[in-house]
Order: sequence, then structure tokens, then C-alpha cells
Amino acid sequence: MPFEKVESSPDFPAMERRILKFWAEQDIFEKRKQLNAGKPKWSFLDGPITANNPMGVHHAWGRTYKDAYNRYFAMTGHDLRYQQGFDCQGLWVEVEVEKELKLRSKRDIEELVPGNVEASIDKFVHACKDRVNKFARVQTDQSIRLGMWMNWDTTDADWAKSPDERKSYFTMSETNNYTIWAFLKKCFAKKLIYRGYDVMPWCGRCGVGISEQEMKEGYKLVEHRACFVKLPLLDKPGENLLVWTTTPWTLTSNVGAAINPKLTYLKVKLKGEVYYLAKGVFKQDRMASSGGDEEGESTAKKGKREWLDGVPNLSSIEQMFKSKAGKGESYEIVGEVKGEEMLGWRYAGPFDELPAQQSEYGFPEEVAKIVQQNGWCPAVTGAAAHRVVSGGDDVSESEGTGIVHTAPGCGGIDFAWGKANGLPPVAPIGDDGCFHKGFGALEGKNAADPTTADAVFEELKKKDRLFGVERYVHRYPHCWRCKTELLYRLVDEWFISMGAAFDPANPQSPPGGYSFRAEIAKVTNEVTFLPESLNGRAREKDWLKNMGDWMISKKRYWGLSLPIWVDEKDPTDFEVIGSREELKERAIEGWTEFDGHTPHRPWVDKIVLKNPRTGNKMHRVPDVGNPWLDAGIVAFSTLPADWRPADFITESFPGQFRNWFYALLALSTMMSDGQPPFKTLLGFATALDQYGQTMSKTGGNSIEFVAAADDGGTVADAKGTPLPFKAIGADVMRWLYCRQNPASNLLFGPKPADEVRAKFHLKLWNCYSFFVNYAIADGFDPAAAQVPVKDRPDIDRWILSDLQELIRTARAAFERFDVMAFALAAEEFVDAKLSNWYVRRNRDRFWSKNAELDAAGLRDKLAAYQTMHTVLTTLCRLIAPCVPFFAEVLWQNLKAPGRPSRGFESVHLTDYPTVDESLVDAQLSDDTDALLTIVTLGGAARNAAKQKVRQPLAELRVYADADAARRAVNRFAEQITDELNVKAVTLVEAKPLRSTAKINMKTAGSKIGAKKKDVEEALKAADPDALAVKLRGGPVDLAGVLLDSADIAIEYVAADGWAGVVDRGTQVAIDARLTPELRAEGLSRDVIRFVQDARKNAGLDLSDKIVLSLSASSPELAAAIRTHREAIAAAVQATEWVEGPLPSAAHTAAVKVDGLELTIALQKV
RNA sequence: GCGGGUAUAGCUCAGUUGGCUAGAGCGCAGCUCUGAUAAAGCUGAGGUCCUUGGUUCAAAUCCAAGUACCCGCACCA
Repeated sequence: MPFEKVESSPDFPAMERRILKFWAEQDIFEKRKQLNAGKPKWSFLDGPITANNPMGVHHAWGRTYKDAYNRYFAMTGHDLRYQQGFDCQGLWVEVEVEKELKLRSKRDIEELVPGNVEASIDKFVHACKDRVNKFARVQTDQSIRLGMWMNWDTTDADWAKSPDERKSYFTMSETNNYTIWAFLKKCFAKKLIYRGYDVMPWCGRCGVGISEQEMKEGYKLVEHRACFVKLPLLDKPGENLLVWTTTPWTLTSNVGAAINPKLTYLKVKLKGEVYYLAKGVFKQDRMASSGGDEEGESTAKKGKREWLDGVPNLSSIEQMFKSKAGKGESYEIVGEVKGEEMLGWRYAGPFDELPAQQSEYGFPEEVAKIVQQNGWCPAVTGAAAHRVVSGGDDVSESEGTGIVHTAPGCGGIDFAWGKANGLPPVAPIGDDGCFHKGFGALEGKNAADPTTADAVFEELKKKDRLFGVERYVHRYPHCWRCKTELLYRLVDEWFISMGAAFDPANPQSPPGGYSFRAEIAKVTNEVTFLPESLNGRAREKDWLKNMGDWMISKKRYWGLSLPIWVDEKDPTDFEVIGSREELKERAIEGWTEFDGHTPHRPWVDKIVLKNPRTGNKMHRVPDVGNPWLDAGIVAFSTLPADWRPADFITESFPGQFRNWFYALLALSTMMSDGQPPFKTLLGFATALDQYGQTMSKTGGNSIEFVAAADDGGTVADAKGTPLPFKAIGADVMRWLYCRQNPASNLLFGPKPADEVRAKFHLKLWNCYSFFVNYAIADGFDPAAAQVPVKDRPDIDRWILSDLQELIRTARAAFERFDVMAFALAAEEFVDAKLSNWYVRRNRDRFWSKNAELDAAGLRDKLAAYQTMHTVLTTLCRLIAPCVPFFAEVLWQNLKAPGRPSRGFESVHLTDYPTVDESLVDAQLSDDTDALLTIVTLGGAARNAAKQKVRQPLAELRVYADADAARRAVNRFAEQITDELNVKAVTLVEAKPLRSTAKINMKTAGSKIGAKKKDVEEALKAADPDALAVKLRGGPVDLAGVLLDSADIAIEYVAADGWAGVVDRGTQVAIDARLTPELRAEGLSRDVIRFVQDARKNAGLDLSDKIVLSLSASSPELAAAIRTHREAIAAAVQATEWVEGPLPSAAHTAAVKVDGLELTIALQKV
């Protein structure tokens, strides 16, 4: 028996698990690799997956692309690397490990082994490594379950090896880390590495600076309390500057007040005191969105500011003055002053009594030291430095008072203004986000804590410096990992200069010459970004243009150890080490302890070098590296030179233009002197839940991969109610991903999965099961000699021809990384062509009994089997890259075991199909398309005639403009009459339908008015068909009235007794009149239908013969049965027809045939 | 504010280089076939292809402006 019976309701996940076993046992993947060994290379570079948690379904999207394209290029004869990668290092992992170990701060980490920081770090780093190994293995198993063919590490022995020796790559491997060292050394050689002191966003919980890239991820709309503060002018008693801030804690570190010299400032008098503020802000509507602050552009297009529900609207500053004035009183504008006149005015700071304000060069001491060394300000204390400085155009009237509270230790631009004006920075908070000593009552308080703001307000009130407090809503950055509010903090971090072009004010940028940014941009021009609609190149270049220098340091534990060693006495003298060998050569202390360890903390920290210039010792900076260095180097650390550049990479694009794509381009540019790391990049969007909401664990609407693949689970609906769902399986997911437009977000969930399964998998399955079950019954031998295609009927040659077109589409689509185009075409083929036409039309050929067929009949039947076998096996190979399990299940049963040359072990060992041009018959395809249209129209005509298909009708008339349709009527007459149950089909030369035009008074009434009669006359005179054509072009003049297509309805009417429909140039009319003969035949068909139902209900098998008894009281029905007795008996396989009642064991049914009673009794013979 | 993208049926989306009366799935209404298939099929209703202007014999498609939404960048004192 060549085929095995096919179950009608398949359990796809269970089949997939069986196939996985089969692949493993038969070493199919190995065999595929051997087939391709030495063939042309196709180099895929995997973007590393973060090995920190089990996979979610969103991971499966990219991994489906990766596997599908890999498989396509394998089936087209390419040698592949099959190396997959894990992203291992960085804060992601640290945060999870902290949770596991219940640690709450960096101090907790350093106290893991009480009293021993070094042992603590070692323990923590090992915990991080363990977590990575654990989840890398989980993800490996899950990826295998998805059907992803890679060189996986599967055994305990594999996982016992070091990451460097495993098959997958790991960014924590020594190779990866040391390759980054080599990269940094090259940067150092070009003098791009520098140590920067700057105010950066800082996460107090994680104790790290947040780089520009990371900060983008964390903006959230939040409410803060903003305050207006009085700064009394020292030389103008009774007069104050009015400043505004959303971060009250920074007032402790106020050193200056910045104004815009070009602006005009008002002097507003209130209760005997004078306040200075910008003229433009005084009456401003502060709820209008910022921007458009130029005069004249005011009201027209101002949107409303983003705001939170429940927070009162901001009042204008004037309003505040009014309400502070009290009843019956008012403020008074007593003068104006140009901003430039205010420069240099001295004022009393809000917290001048704090010790921190009394420190020369700034505070704390470390900062003061650096400020002094760099000569950023004279020997002056914060308290003594308070004065009005220029902020230039950075001070605007769009927000606040036009006078900006300036704390150079607490804000990016403040720091720049401070340096420009010689103001000492006072830095109030430590790496935990809490106030240093020197800040009085605030010492130890966390700056982000709302009670800190309370304390500040209390202090200000005591001193009568608080003008007002308000609730304020704005977008504020948060830590992308732990969601803590970020604080701006003066830090000491390491940077790669991206070229000075965009920040001339930054004195630390190296002068002239090499611009890393520009070099990367050149490389970016050489790679292809897909899908085109995303304009990936433009996005990448936009990022390159705007990005600041790359902050590569993190004050953390688990990550790349930055290979930077600094002179113990001179913090500006440092060196970058480029390899393990160089380190060994240069080490004067610590090598023995380090040797045998990976280049991670704490062991690498033990190495001490000697400064060749000073003879001093050099120690490594404690920082670890930015994890995008880890992922960005992989084009070099993992791809051998003869596999570079990669042909293809694919990753979810949101964020990656500034992360992975950027890092790959940047590191490759430096490592290879301007060679691109890859040729083609396919970006894809984000997976959302089935209602279009972002998937999140807390929202309950994210789906874990294992749940989707095998286990089932629950997922929240649109209202958040958890609903159970059954396992979806890998291939339903994979097809869902393959058919998706990569540029748009994908809606994932049980509902879309059900749709896809019904639309594609089950349709194909049904065709396959139909074929196989009849092939078994008929003993079809796939090895039998082929009936020449030219001898097969039209319908066979048609589907083979369209199959070639599908192959053409498939190859073209894969070659341009557009698997969606293929998937949609394949669905169309399976649904419209294979299932709904070929199989439906050919059921008779498969049903026919061999014994009743002559030689020609047998040959025709064989042709049908061979055609369908070819279609199904070719489809298997076409879809194999997308749905490898499903294709394999079908293939295993369909492949021709009788013919060893084609009896491949696995569909994945076959070649991808190629187009056989000799099978393409374009005219046949056109004619069949026309046939399908005619049949559809015929069905519609039947609907219009209100005659069901079982009722035979006399004639169908077709009028057609198009040649293909005319040919189809003649060529496929038999199929048309059969499909539509008509006795004849005629191609007519005159249109069978009369068209009439009617006025739609509902829309046209008002236009026509009194001219109704004239218009009706004109309408009668006009040729409705010509009118219809004109209307398509635009409004038409009828008796002086302009009417458009909505005003005139063109209706098509058939002759009496007929019904018809029209589509484009084709008209179809059906004779709806029933003769007594047709009526009788229709009744007999109904009878057959009911008897078949009865057979089914009696539990009879397809091949069972019966004894039948039919009794009808209606003479009409009885006569119809008599007339068609032979046909009924044949259809229901009655070998004996009894007039009287059957024995009691018989199955009986009483039914109504078109209202006439019929009793059916039947018994198995 | 600067740059990019998108806008097609109630919803989710296809629509090649411009080509005849714009499609699918879901939902809705009506109907129907069936011994492969109710996890089905057919038919219908439902469209200002965002708006306006332009190019063209011809525009959902190309161009310009506008509107809305999304993304990136900048700003966020």
C-alpha cells in the first residue's frame, strides 16, 4: 500500500512533534548539509536573541523569517553556516538576577559575600552566566520546536563546553569580548576614545548612566510638581527674578539664572515687591502646545498640550499674580527691561546656607578637582557665583518664566552654560540617586522621592522664596529596564567620538580629520534595506546625523570589561588594550590570578599595567561596556572572513536603527576600513495582540511560545478578561508570520491563528486527504507510467500551468525576500484553484469505478491522479521553507516509494521546484479564469431566479465581449452545464439583458426640481449602456441637469421568465421557467439527497448496498420517483426496490420534499 | 519644530511597471451544496480608494498642497 489513510481532523502540534523526532532519528538536517557542502555560499548572520527568559511568540516572527530564507537557499543549493547567537551580557540579565537573589541595590550586590566586594562580584557574575546558560538552553529547545534548523547545542556535553566551543555563538564568549577589545583599540588609535564629564540621565536604582540610545525607550507622560521661585536681586532690594522648575531638588544646586539677551522682560509689581519675567510668557495660554511661539502664528493651529486626566489645567502667570494680589487688589506692570541689560546681576540663591554651596570650584570634592584641572571656572563657590548669565536662544518663552534656573551639576544644558560662564557645578546626588553630605536636611534623601520636593518647598516657604507650586504634566525619561525616574547627574563616563561635526561646543571632541559618523554613513549607502516602504537607509542615516557621541561605559558588573587602563595619578592619561596577548605582555601584576578566567570582572580588574610614559601604575576602569558593542561585533567575531559580508540579516526594526543595525554598521566600518557587514537587511514591525494592543506580561495579553506551540494557555481579551486558548502549533504560527506584511504590525492571537489554519492548512489538508483516501481505495500507483500531459484534459493542463506560475512567483518572492507575496499566492492557489475548482470539478473522475471504465476512462482517471499527485508534491516543496512540518507530513505520505529516484527521505532534501515552461499554457489559464467568472455569474443568475442548484433548468445564455469568455463558453460547455445544472449553455450575439436607467430621487430630487418630466424624457431617449459608461467618467448633463452616478441607477432586466446578471462585458441569463419534466427531475434530485442523508444517518458505509422503499402520497412526487427510478437507484446504490414496507430492522425517515410527504425505508443488503 | 511613513468596506488588510465596473478574510444578511470539506460554499449589502489641485487617452497607483494618524530626530529649564 503506497499511501496511508489520512485522518480527517488532524492534530497539528502532535504531528509536528512526530516530525521533529523523525528528523532527529534520520539525521535529515545533516543530510541536507551534506547535499550542499561545497556549493555556493549563502551567508546568513543571526541577530543574537537575549538569553534572559523563555521565548515569546514575538520572537517566533523573526525566527520564522530566518529559518524560511535559510531553508529556501538550502533547497536552491547553497552552503549555509546555520549559526545562531545568544546575547548574554548587560543590565537585562543583571536585573533578573537581582530579582532572583532578592537584591535591591548595588550595595546589596557588593555585599553578597559579606565584607568581600571582590568575592561578591565574582558570585554575582557567575549567577549571571548561569542564568544566560539556563535560558540559552531553554530558547534552544524552543527554537528547535519552532522547526528552526541551526547547528544547535543539544546535549549535556555541548552545554558543558565553554561558550567559545559551542555551536551557537555567545556574546559572552572570550572571542567576542576580545574582538571588541580589538575594535576599541582601533578607535583609540584614531583618538576617538575619550573620558567625558557631563550631566547625563542616571538611574538611581540601577546605578548606571543611561545612554542616548537607551533613553529613547523610556519617555513616559508623568505628573510632577513644578514651582515658581523668587531669587532676590542683591543690588536691587525688593526686586526678584522669577524662575520656574519641574525638578525642585535641583534648586539646592542653583548657581546661575539664564536669560535670553534678545527677549524683553517685564517688571511686575505685586504687594510691594517687583518680579522680573519674560514679557511673552506673562499672559500666555500655558495649555497650548509648545511650538508656534513666534508671534502672529498664534491661535490658528495651536494644539493642546499633552495632559493627564485629573490634573488641573495650568493657569497663566498673569492669573497667578491676580489671585495672589487678593480681593480688590491687582498687580502692576512697572516697566520693561531688555534681557541683555540684566546680564551679570547678582542674586541670592535659594539654598546658599548649605555647605555644598560653600565649596570652591564646585561640589563634591572629586568634581571640584576635575573642574579645577580642566579650568572650567575660577576659584569661586556656588553661593558666591549666583548671577544672571546668557542662555542665548536656548532660553525661550515657550515654557516657564523666560528666566531659567541653572544648576550646572544637574542638567545637560546647565552644565554647558556653567562652563561657558565660569559657574562652578554643584552635584547634589550620588550614584544611588540620594543627596550627598553637605545638603543639610536633605542629606540621604532620594531626589526622585516626592517627599524630597515637599522638603524643598518647606525650606523655601520658610525663607519666603516660594512664589507658587503647581501640578505639571510632561514627558520625562525613565529607566528602560526598571522604570525608575531618571535623574540628571554629573558623571564620568567613557565615549567614542562620532565626529565633531554636530557638537562644536564640546571641547572634548578630537579636532578635525576623521569623522566616524561620516564613514559609517558611507557604508550605510552600500547595503539594501527592506522592505522598501520603511526607508531604512534614510532612518539609519538620520540617526547617524543626529546622534551624539556613543557612551560605552556602564558602572555595573556583568558585561564586557572595558579594556581601558588609567594612570593612578593622572586621570587624563589612559590606554586601551586590544587583545589578551597584549594584556599578558603589559601586565606587571595580577596575571597569575587572572589567567584561566574569562575577561570579566572581578578577575580582569586585578591586572595592573605600568605607564610607559610616567612609570606609574595603571588600573582598569571599573566600568563594563555597552551591550550593543557585544551584538555589533558579531559580523566579525562569528563570521569567518570568507563568509563576509553576510548576505542577509533580519530583525524587528523598532529601535534597531539606533541599536543593532547601527552597532553592526559602526563596528564593521572600523574593523574592515569601510566594508559593509551585510548586504541585505529585512526589518519587520512589532507583534501586537489580536486587538491591536501592545503585548505585555502585566496586561495578561502576551503569549509565551510554549503556550502557543504545545501547551495552550490563557490570554486577555480586549477588556482584560483572561480567555483560554488551545495550542496553535508551530506551522500555523509560521504561516501567520510568512503571510504578514513585514512593514506593518502583526496582530497575533488565537483568532488570527484559527483564521489562518482554516484558510490555508485545513484547505490543503482536505485536498490532500481527499486525494489520498481515494488513491488508497483505487490502488493508485504513483510509480505508474505518466500519461503525457498533452493527452490530459484541459482541467489537468490548466492546473499544471497555473502551478508553474505559482513556482515562478515563489522563486521571485524568495529571491527578493518577500515571502509574503509567495504566501498570499499560495493561499490563492490552494483555495480558489485546487480546492474550489480542481477537486470540486473532478470528484467524478476519482469516484468512478475501475470496473465500469473502458481503457480511455482508466487513462483519464490515471491522468487525474497523476495531475493531483504532481500538484500536491510540488506544493509540498514550495511551502516547505515556510511550514516545514506540514510540508513534511504531506510529503512523507505522498512521495512515490515505488520510484527510488524520487523517493527522497524528506521534502527538505528535495530541490526547490523550477518552472517547466512546456507546461505553461497562458490561453488555457485565461479561458479558465473566464469560465470561473461565468460560473459565478450563473450562480448569481440562479439566485436571482430563486432556483436552487438541484433544480435543473433549461438554458443558460451568455453574452461576452472578451475573447477568453467566448472561447470558454464553447470550450467548457460541459462543465458549465454540469456545474450550474442546466440542460444547455448558449453563446449569444445579442445582449440578453435589457438595461434601463432610473433616477434616484433621493439624491437627485433637489437637483432636478421642477424639471422632472424633461429629465425623464431625456433619460428615456438615452442609451442606458452608453449612459453608464459616461457616468463613470463624471457627471452627465440630462435636460440641463448635471447628474452623477449616484443619481442614476442602471438596472438590467431579463426577458419574462428569465433572470440575469451582468459583470463588466459579460451578461448571463438563465431560463427560470420550469416544465413539468424539469420539475420532476428536480424532485427526484431532492429524493436522492434525502435518501443519501438517511443512508448516512443509518451509519452505512460508502460501499454498502441497500434495499429501498419509498412511499409518497402525492401523485406528483410518486410520478417523479417513477420516472427517475433508475437514476435514484443508481445514485443511492439500491440493488432492490420494494414497494411495500420493509421489515422492522430497517432504517426509516419521514421527510418533506418541497412540501410533499415522503417516507423512506432502507436496509443494508 | 525637523525628517520619514501611512491613509482602500464596520474591523484587519491585499492591490506588480498607471489600464476597463477596486479585492480578500472576519463581521452582517440571505441562500446553498455535500459520501474530501459545517473549521464548508455561494450571493448580497457595505467604498468620496483621506481632501483639493495637477500630469495623462487613462490615477487607488505618479506629482504638489492640505488634513489625520504612526515612527524617527530635536526639545522637555
